[in-house]
Amino acid sequence: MATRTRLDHQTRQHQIVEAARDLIASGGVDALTIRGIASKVGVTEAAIYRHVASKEEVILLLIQEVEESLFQAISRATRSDRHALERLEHILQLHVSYLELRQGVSFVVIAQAAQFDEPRVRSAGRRLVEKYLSLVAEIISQGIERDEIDKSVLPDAAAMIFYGMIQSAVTRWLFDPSTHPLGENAVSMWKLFRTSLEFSDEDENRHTSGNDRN
Amino acid sequence: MATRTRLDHQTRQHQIVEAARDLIASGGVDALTIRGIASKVGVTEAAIYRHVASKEEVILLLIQEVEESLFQAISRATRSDRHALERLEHILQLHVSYLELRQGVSFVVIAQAAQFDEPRVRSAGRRLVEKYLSLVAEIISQGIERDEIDKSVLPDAAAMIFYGMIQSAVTRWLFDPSTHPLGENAVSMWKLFRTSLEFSDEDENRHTSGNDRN
DNA sequence: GCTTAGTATGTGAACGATGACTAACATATA
DNA sequence: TATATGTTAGTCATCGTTCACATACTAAGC
Repeated sequence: MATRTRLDHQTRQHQIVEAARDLIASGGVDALTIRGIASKVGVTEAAIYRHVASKEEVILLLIQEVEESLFQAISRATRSDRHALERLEHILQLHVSYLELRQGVSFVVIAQAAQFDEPRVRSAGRRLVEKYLSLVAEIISQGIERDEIDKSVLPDAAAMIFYGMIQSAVTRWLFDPSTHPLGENAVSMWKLFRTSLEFSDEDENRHTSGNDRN
Repeated sequence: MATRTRLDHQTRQHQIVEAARDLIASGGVDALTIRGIASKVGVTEAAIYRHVASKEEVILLLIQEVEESLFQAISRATRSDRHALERLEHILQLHVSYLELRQGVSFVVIAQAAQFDEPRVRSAGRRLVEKYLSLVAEIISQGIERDEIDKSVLPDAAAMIFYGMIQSAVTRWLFDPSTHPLGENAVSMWKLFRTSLEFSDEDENRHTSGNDRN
């Protein structure tokens, strides 16, 4: 045979996860099969098992990859010391772009992990969600400390609404992408939701004279 | 053989859908098999096909049943002519109770339908979501007309946030029901979100006089 | 009322397809 | 030479689905 390409363990694992992502993106979780992965990687099924112990490990690696790439994608929005509301809006934009680029795979993966039997898959999915919520809640907490967000806001509840906005936008978008563009729906929801984070009365000089609450 | 029970076509279909619901509730969508349904109904697999053409039809019937029972469950909250915000809060409570009772099956079914190939399953799921959003948006529109909700609120965006709150609450709850009780998380989100629906300059004499709840 | 025929419901035993996974063997690379 | 990577050719389980056959129920004719 011509060039029997032999590749690195690490490279192959990366290819496997990428193939898994593509399969889910185009055909849903049911399309995620070892056979499909092998076909996409351009190798035999048995070869897949040289680099991965089981299908469960593929899913775990995929969740891990989703986690890394998602937080990488939104990291630009978190490390700035801008206004908390601007940071949240920026996160939303970056998250939306990420989802569009990856065709909503992260949503599908999380929804699937939530109903899995394997405890490791479940806890990996749970950790991903909790980490995301913590990130958003932390920004909100900082915003409250800096008097950029109303004190009456519960950071955890606000973070869940934030995450829920993305979920509902993705759900509609998965059903009918042309009618329900992800970005536009997300933006219109954000414009509404941010009013419940802002101060109800004063708007201008927020640091100095914030004596009156609500 | 003892009593070879012969049952009505309609009765059997109902049993099949109920069995499908139980299977998904306890084991996720992967647990939904004709074999499992036959076992739960107490009949052979071949007998299932006397009352259902295919597995796809089971899923379609299940979506239909979810739609009917969900709207039945929240119907009490919609037909009253109370304050729009009270109606929304009531819908949320009833929806949460419904999800707890049915162990989140509707969420799982919708998430699954969104990534199905079969166009009939996809459109059935899409119709369910759109119908729900329309219902909520309609209540918000009425609230705006009656000066119960701020005019600047976009009904469609608000409805999506409303639905997203439920989605994020269910996601967390599916991962860890004891740590993230569905009702409590939903209520704390609602308390926050309703502030963005209320009037910003609140000094109007509303007929419900503020926050009597429950 | 009784028989009889037709139909609706149910069973047992398969079918082919496909799933995850493995063993025996081959060969490239260090 | 040793090890890591790959292939061929399977195993075994389970999936959705179907077929030939059995039996309960229903309605019509006598």
